[in-house]
Amino acid sequence: MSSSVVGDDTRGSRAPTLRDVAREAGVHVSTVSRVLNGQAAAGRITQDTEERIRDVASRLGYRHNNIARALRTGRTLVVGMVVPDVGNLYQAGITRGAGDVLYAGGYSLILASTDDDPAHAESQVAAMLGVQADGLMYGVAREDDPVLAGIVAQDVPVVLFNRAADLPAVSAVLPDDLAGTRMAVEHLLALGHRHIVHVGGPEAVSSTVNRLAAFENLLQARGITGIHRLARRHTEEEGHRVTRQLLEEHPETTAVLAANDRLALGAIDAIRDSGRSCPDDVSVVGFNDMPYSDRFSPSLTTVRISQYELGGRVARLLLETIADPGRPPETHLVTPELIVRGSTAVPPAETST
Amino acid sequence: MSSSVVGDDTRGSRAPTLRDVAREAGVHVSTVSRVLNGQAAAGRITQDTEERIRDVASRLGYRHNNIARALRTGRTLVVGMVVPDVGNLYQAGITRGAGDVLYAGGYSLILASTDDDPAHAESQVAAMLGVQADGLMYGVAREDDPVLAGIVAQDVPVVLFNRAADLPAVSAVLPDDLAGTRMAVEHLLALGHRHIVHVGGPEAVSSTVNRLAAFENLLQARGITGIHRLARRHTEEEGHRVTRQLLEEHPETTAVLAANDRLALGAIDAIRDSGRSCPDDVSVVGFNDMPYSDRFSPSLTTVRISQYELGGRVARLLLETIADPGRPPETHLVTPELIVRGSTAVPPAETST
DNA sequence: CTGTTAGCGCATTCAC
DNA sequence: GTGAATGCGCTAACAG
Repeated sequence: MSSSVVGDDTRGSRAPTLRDVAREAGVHVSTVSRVLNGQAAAGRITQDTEERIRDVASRLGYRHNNIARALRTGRTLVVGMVVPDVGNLYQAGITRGAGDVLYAGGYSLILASTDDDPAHAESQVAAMLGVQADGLMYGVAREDDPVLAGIVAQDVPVVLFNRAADLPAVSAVLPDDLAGTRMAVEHLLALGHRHIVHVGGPEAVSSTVNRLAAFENLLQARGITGIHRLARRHTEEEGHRVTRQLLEEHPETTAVLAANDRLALGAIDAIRDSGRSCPDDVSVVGFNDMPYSDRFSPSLTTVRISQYELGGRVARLLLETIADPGRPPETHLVTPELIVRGSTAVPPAETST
Repeated sequence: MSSSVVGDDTRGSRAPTLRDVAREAGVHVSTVSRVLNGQAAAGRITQDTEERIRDVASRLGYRHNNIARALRTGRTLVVGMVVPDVGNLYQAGITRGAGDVLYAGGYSLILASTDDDPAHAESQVAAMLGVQADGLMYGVAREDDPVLAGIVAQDVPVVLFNRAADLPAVSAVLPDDLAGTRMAVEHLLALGHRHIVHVGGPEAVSSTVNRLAAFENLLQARGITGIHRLARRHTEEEGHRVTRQLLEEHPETTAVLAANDRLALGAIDAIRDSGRSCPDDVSVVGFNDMPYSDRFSPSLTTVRISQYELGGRVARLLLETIADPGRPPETHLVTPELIVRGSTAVPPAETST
């Protein structure tokens, strides 16, 4: 026991450690450790010493040093989330849903944005693994994804979201692309559209592939040939560029099905730029129902994916995987819902049949 | 699990440590450490051994264990960012700017969202301090903020952004509220508006206080009394609620100055709901120029704060503070810019003078 | 130039 | 019920 009169309360000098608490309480470090880890409940510690220790600990303002603990236990209680773009509102909703579940479970969330660039992804993931994250939520998977393969090879728990990969061994929470695309296509067909084009997302991304395939199959079943083009990124600019090309090549187009809302926004711009109007001349359907979809002009008809729920499911699945790494991988499909708004309408009366 | 008969090359069994590399290369652990930390450059290591070590390291797939390193060095290379709402696009831009600077500096970013609730802030900050973050970017400051005071008391490097606090000892990067408000008010005055109301943000937040004071002073200088009401949160719903009240109490209103874009969006809704039109009957000016401000209907006239730049400056300032904790605090003001769009127009001809 | 030594703060196995 | 001893993986003095 040191000078317990004044010497104690030197705030801000150095964070108190277990040893400080032990010395002050007149017990051994390990006893303090046991108490502060709730092992006192197991009847292993005297009521009296427990109280004394807790008392000293709070008086000294003791806080666990999670670094030391992590080094000892091998767990950091930190998980990483890799997204294509933090500036994307759809992603933000997912982040929120995941964050809430994680914090409730005592975990912290590290976030990285890759700009949808595999090279970025590699360095970001390296950083996350560098801080010894206990697991990763990976939202930038490519069909053939070496970065992801590396994560899996290191036995780091990982759950994919939004996009699947060619790895059967990893869990995923994905939108039901087929169901969503069907809703959108049937909506357009029901309105009377027969000249529908598809603005797809980036190549080698599962949602792009799935939505495109669904689009083509659904139309083919009605004897219609689906026209499409892929964007390089999920941005308004790319939606604009691709739609403009499609409209030039296929001026008979009366509807655009976009692989996501940002592409849809770009499509609407392109339609305007071509001197046409949405939805009077050309209808547009998006995907995701990102926030503010209802406030654009025109408001966006889109396939809603519940972002908050999706994020929550990703986080829960990851937590389960961390708790039991041996559990078989699961793939969850999130059921979409069609939200009809102002960007779709019946096609104009045909001038040339 | 396979049997570890062969010993060495059981891939995926356990991450290789410095010791593994040292043994394999036939040198001592500390030598490996020196090489892998770039101290070889100081001419302290033989060309030959360096190559051999690097060789073995990469062959074994060695990665730094940052936990162990952090325990030793006392630095984690992780910084935390606390924002009111990850789902806010304005915040997302800031996060992006900060993230880029941080990653370039070898740091990782932990993100937490508090829902603008001080109780949340407390637990989120505790989590960040728990992972021994090297510093914090704090975007949820209140004027009198006990959570922030706690951070400062623990000598954790911190930089405020967006909102200031009553603590002189901490650096901050803030929008120039006075200049921004002046631009907005003068724009409205120039258009001929004389009945202007202000929808402020939450109480006890510096931007709310500053913008309100600027609003009142600027109008007073012209002999006009500024009417205002405060919202409880920076949301569309609150903007709607507050604006509706203001319009009921002051039907002569021809312009609304909102303390941020989301409030402005709500204001526009309220104007519509009251049977009036924006901008024909009532003009609206926002603050921030958040993404998509140009795509709403009407598009938003607003005071732009360069989000990416602000985020970058926050991160740089924090990095500098971490590097030199003794440096005197700085306050940076980010200069705003008025973006005139479709939500402002000349006021309608007065019916009753 | 490289090896030796000594912890960082903690959790945990083993004694008593 | 509690103390002693050990080591997680690494860096940084200090020797040589």
